[in-house]
Order: sequence, then C-alpha cells, then structure tokens
Amino acid sequence: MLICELPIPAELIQRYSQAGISELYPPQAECVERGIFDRKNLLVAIPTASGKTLVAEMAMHSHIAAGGKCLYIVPLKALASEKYDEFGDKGVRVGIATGDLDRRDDMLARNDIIVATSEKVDSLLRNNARWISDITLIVVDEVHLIDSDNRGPTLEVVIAKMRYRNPAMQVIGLSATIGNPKTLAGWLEAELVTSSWRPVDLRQGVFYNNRIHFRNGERAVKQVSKSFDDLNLCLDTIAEGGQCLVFVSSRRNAEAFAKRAASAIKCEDPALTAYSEKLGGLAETEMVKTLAACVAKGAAFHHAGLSRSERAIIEDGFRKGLIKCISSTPTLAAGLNLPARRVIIRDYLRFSSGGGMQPIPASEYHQMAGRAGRPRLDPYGEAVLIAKDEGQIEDLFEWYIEAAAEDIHSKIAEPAALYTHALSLIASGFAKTRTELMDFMNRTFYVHEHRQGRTMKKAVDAALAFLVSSEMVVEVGEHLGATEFGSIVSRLYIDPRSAEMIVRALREQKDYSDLGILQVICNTPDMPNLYARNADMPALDRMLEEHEGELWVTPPLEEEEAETYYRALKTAMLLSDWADELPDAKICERYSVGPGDVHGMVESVNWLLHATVELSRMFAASIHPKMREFEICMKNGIRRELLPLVNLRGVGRVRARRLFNNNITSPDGLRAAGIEIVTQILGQGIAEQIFAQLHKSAGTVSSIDDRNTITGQSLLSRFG
DNA sequence: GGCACAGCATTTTAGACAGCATGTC
DNA sequence: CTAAAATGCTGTGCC
Repeated sequence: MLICELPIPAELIQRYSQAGISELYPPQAECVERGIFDRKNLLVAIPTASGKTLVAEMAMHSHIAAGGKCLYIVPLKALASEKYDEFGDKGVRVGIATGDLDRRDDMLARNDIIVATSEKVDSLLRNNARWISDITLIVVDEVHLIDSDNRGPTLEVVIAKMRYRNPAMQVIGLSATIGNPKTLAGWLEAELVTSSWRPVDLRQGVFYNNRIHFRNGERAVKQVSKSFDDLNLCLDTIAEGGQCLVFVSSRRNAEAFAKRAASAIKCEDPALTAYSEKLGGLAETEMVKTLAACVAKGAAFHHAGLSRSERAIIEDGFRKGLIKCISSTPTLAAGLNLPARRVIIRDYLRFSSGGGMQPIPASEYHQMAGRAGRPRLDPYGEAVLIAKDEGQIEDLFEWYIEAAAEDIHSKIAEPAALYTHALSLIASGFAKTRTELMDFMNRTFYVHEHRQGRTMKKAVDAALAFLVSSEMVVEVGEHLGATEFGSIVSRLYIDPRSAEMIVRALREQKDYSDLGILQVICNTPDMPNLYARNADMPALDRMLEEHEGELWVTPPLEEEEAETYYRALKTAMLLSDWADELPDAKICERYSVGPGDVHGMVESVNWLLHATVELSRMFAASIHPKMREFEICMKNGIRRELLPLVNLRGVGRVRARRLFNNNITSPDGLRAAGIEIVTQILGQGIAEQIFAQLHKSAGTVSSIDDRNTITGQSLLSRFG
C-alpha cells in the first residue's frame, strides 16, 4: 500500500517521501484496512520496531487536518521527549506534559498533539484541564503495561476516564505482542491487528560451546577469551562490524562486563576520547570515572545509577557508532529506542525480593530481543541467550524464543490502586454516589475481563471504608463527596495512605524537626527507599541514638517490619546529608549509590515535601513556615543560612555556599560587596547576571504586585 | 604473638511516575 | 525453572 494514496495531508506525504518512506509495511497496511482512518478504535499488537509509531502519527495528522486534537500517552518521561522530538518539525504544534517538562496548561491547549505520561494525564484530569474535552484521538503507547502492578491501574483508569468524558473519541492502542489481545481489544471496542512481521530479519538462538544454535543451523563464534562466553559473543559482533547490547541482571554485572569489554576492545578513537572527557567533566564519583575509562576504549555500561546527562552521553555515543558495546540492566530494554546488530540476553534470572532468583518473563525477553537489528542499517538482527549446559539449550528455546506471549490482566482491584483512584473519581466529580462509582468501575478492563463485578464491589467498599475513616471522603445518604482534605490529596497526586501517615504525624508532633518530617515521608509508600545492608546497621543505630528526640517514627516491635524501617531511615539520612550540603560525590560514596539515584530520591522527596507543606497549611499551621523553608532547602540542597541567596537566578547550593563563606549572606550583602568582589568569587558572567537581577528587584521589592504572590522575593525579605 | 593466605560462609542484588515554577556547576 | 560475585571470617602454617 502506497503512502501517497492515504487520506493524510499532502505535506506529511511529502515529508515521508523525503525520508525515504513511500510504502506501508504489511501490518501498517492492515491498520488502514481495519479502518484507522475511519475513526475506528484499533489495537495494534505487533513486535517492537515494526512501525507502530508511524501508523499513529498518520492517524493523528488526519485528525488534525479535520480540526481535531490528539493525546499521545507514553509510559516514560524519556519516551515522551523522544516522541515529542519525533512528532515536532512536521508542520503541527506539539506539546509535552510530564512531571518535569510542562508547558503551562493554557499553553498546552494550543497544541495539536500533546505527548504525556499516563500519570500526568491522570493528574490533569484530576485538576480538570479544559483542553481534555477537545481531544478527538488518544494513542496509548505500550498499552500492555495495563498489566503492571505499580502503574497499570493508572493507565487503565486514564483510558476509562478519557472514554467516559469523550465518548466520540477514537482510541488507538499500541502494544507489544500479548497472549490475550482479543480480550483487550474487546474492552477497547477496537479492531485488532496482530502480526509477527518485522522490517529486519530477527534470528534468535542459544549460545553454547562456542556456537550459536539456531533452529535452522549453527554459527561458530571465535573463542578469544577462554573463560568468558559473553565477551566472545560481543567481540564477534564487533569484528563483523556491528554493535552489541548485553542485558545483565545487576548494576555490578553491567559494570564488570563493561570493564572486561573495554580492555578487550581497546578501540582508540579521538572521538571516543572526547566522549570520555565529557563524562569525566561531569562528576568525581568512582562510578563515573570507571565509565569514562570504559568509554575511552569503546565500551560502556548503562543503569539507573547514572544521571540523565551521563546516560544521554552513552546513548549518543552508541547511536553514532563510536561505542561498540553497552552492558545494561533493564533500563535500556524498556526505554529509549537504541537498536543494535546483536543483543545478548546474558542473565535470564533476576533477583526479586521475596522470591529469590526468578526467571524473567518471556515478554521481557522479547522486549530485549526486539532491540536487535537496526532497520535499514543492519542486514539482520541477532538475539542470543547463553546456556550453561547442553541440556539447557532446548529449555531456553522453549521458555523464551518459542514461548507464547503472556496474557495481561488488570491490577485495578488491588487495594493500593483503589485508594487513590476511588478518591480521585469522587473528588473530581466522576462519581457522586456509590452506584455511579460502581458504574465507572464496571467499565474497567478488570470487569470486562472477569465478566462479573462482585470482587470489584468488595474491593471498592474496602477502599471507601479507608477513605471515610481517614476523613477524605464523606457519605451523606446516597451522596459521596470529597472533603477539602480529600480533594487536596487527590490533586497533589499522592497516595491517600501517604497523606494519612503525614497528617497523623503532623497532628501528633509538638516539636518540629526537619529530620522528623523527612523520616515520615520516607516511610510513606510513595517514596522509593535505599537498601539497608548489614554494614549500614551500626551507623543507623547510632543515628537512632543521637537523634532520638528529632525522629518522628519509632522503631517497630515486629522483626518483619524492621527492614522497611531501616531502609526508610537510611533514605532519610541520605536526604538529610543532601540538605546539609554534603557534595554529590561524597553522598554517592557514603551510601554506595550513583548520581542518578541521588537525583531520583531528591526529586521524589521534593514532590512529597511539597505535598506535606500543603497539608501542613491545613493541619499544622504553626509549623507551616518552618516546613516551607525546609522545602526550599531540600530543593536546593542547602542549609537554612543560604536561603536568602538561592532565590537569585544562577545561584545554587555551590555558589551560595561560596558567597556565604566570603561573608556575603544576603542580597543586601551582595550589593554592599559590589560587583568586583563578587566577580572575584564567582567569575564575571555569573556576577553580572546576579547584579542585573539585584537592580531589577530593588525597584519592585516594595511594590504592591509583589505582595500578592508568595514568590522567592517575598520570602527573601523575610530572611534578609 | 603476628602475619599471610587458603578455603569456606555470608552478603547482596532492576527500574522510575507524580507537584510547582523556571534555570545548577 | 532458584545465581554469582564480592566480601567477611576462620583456621592453618610459618616466622
């Protein structure tokens, strides 16, 4: 089927043809036949890299040409940016809405396509963003994630809410191959397109005894290293002119492999040296130094301990073909589109708390294997598993290569999911009675899948009981309504259980303490926690002793809860160190984590701290000002004494500290010191930037406009 | 007694969404 | 369908 025959704008056809795309792949053609341009709902369950995005993009352009508006839902922030870049620059207005990137609401409304994470869409729905009702098409990327325990329910609710609000809206679901696509398509009232077609041939095999065993033959691999099969496979790909992705089970394994690969590859290229130096300039942590050393020789590792910028450098280097091999934890499997000639799925067992070593699901194997083969660049792609003995070869074929995809199931009846979603449905007015709430829940995939709502009713009743007892919801006769508390919790987008814990702590405490509130937040189910090792215990116990009076959560009596308690305490310690101005590198060393972990935790705590500050306004007004200060301290990673300085643009924890140590402690201090002194301390550019702001604010500080907004400036005067 | 070291026992282990209001080194 | 590597501990042999 030719693209120029499709009912899409001529301009788009031209852009595609410039990019060398003139004909649809077979699965894409089937989408057209199934009525994608006739506004029919569609579930496209086909392998990775077989052109799902293109189909969705054409459908979106067809809507836009008819005056419609599209919402593209993705599971990851990184994916949102990728799609945003991809859709932009094609003659339509594209906006992005994620937790950290956000054109303001009214700005968003002006776009033709809005790319957003599912949580952000949920949050926008809770806050009644007006433009939502203008949406005529939603595309849900990776819909199979409805199956995810943590985040699946949100996705499911978002789809249900959107369809409830915009009944005429077209829905396109894009999914990996799954076991029960018909059930999902049935829920979406969608036409189903399934296929196993791929644009690049994918060969899947099992490595054993220096050979890759395929179903239809074998391939010998040169044995360079005596003891490392994985390394031989990797070097074999490089010798052939390809690149290699190696999926392993832990960060340590990823780093160990990258080191081995680096010393075996020993690639020397000035371009690589440049990448390595870019990394070296980023941080002084041991981990990043190791990474830089590996990159210099053409290998790298990739996991969530790396910061976003470090990851971006690696991804870029790989995409340009300079980095020959990346060993990675599952970060790369689900995230960015970073294909390679050969993918080695080295570890098919992964540790899971509670279950010990567990085999990864077949769906995850297929996700990783699907990364093999770059369309138009590689002649074929290869996915290779490694067998430990001869008998395992057949097992691996059975468990993974030839395994049928798993069925997906709704997780929305889990209590944890229902607390938050029942509250949001009530608070945003979707459900005003129990009957209306059940009516909505009966439209979920869960009920569609199980064909009866009894379990659902029980689960909803339990959630309501919690919401009523914690005073977030009131039931008067038939009517269900959110209290002010409940409404705030829903809009802050935190788990009602977290809100309950925080409010209980705020009410109980007489003396405010930063550490106390930090500890409460870290105990909340919304906060990801560090792992507490045996070696950490002495330090944690010392902490308990020395700061006994400041801690708000007492140690548990039950042995089982001790681990959770210590993990939260350790996380609170890390964050406390951050707010105490301990340098990044020191924190990484002390807690044996990477820069990415620190940023992740600071980000999470800032979100929850913001929510806590809002709640304290209502439940603990006396400590509200102290908490607001602490919020700013945590955001910047500073002690209170630097508060007057960090409100200036261009001044963060490091520069503020440098000024303070030079006896400049406030904007007035800066003015008194003069631009020459400040130039000596911070350099010319920054000094000029600061003084430009000082001149501006000098005129407006006392103006009436400023008093209305609780901005940095008004806080500033309080500390100055 | 002090030290080196082999050999066995124990420990550790992936990822990442959200608020708000704009810019860290 | 339940691992593997790093680290810690113990005991031995030697001076």
